[in-house]
Amino acid sequence: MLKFSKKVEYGLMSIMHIARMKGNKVTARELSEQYNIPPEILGKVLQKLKKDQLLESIQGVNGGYRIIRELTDISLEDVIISLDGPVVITHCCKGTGDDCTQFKTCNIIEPMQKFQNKLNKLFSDMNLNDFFFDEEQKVEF
Amino acid sequence: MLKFSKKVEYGLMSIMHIARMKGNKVTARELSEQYNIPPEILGKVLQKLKKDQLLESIQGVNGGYRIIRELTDISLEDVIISLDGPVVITHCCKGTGDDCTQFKTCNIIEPMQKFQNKLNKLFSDMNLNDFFFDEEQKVEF
DNA sequence: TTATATCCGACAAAATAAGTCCTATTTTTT
DNA sequence: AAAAAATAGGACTTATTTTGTCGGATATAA
Repeated sequence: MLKFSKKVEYGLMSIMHIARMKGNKVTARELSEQYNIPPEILGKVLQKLKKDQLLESIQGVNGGYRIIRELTDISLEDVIISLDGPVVITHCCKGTGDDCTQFKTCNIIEPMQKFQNKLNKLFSDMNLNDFFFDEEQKVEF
Repeated sequence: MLKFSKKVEYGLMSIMHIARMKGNKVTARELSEQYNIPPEILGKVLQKLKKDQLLESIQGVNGGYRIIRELTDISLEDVIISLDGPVVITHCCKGTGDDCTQFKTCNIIEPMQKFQNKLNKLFSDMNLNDFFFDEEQKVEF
């Protein structure tokens, strides 16, 4: 419960690594070996990040991935949505309630939605530069 | 990913309901029927909440559950820990790294732990009165 | 003594996440 | 032109986690 998926972890590790390369290309294979990540999965992770323009890819021999956007311009939410889709913390609140046996009588729909908004804000306010490098932990958020 | 467990949802629904009864007893069966929750599961949820003293139970005929603590005195974290155990958002950061194939070379251990602290603070700062009833959504947290 | 309730462990089923397999496409080098 | 090295991506299997079920034990009021 409330755990990041492996895909998001792999994505963040890759972006961290690629960002440190300052615009130089990195291949999926290098990342896969460096971090012991199954290459097929990593491939798909990188492809999704590319599709959502968090990374740039170059195909063919001497190809690879590199980063073109500023880390301050990418939010944690961007990464999560790209790899896992939108964060939905509840079973009740997906929309119509067709998928929840409690929907009709549920008494926490509103509180859950409000809390979800709080979480979403936390993810969208957190840019990757702060996520990766900020030493100072802000006390309030 | 990042979804509340059914147990936590059931627990919150129950506490919400019981809190509205202002100290009167509520049976597991009533809750189970009202909210269409499998009675065996709900039983265990309520028992855990009792064990962690978020609810009080009265056994035997005419027994049931009631609430004795102020909602402002119970945090969302209390409920989650009681029903699911501590929130651990990563696969990497459980401690020794024995359970993570990336641990040795992982480059996001620190950021993940910091973010986990942020999340923990969000959960522990959120008391159930605010969670259930506060209409005004604070803009920053 | 019976009925109604909490209490609780072991197991089964379902849902989700993670990983594998296989192939296609693109581009540089030889 | 062919081969090699890289990204791209669908279909499927396995593993893990979550959810639910079954069976019974204990406690208390009527």
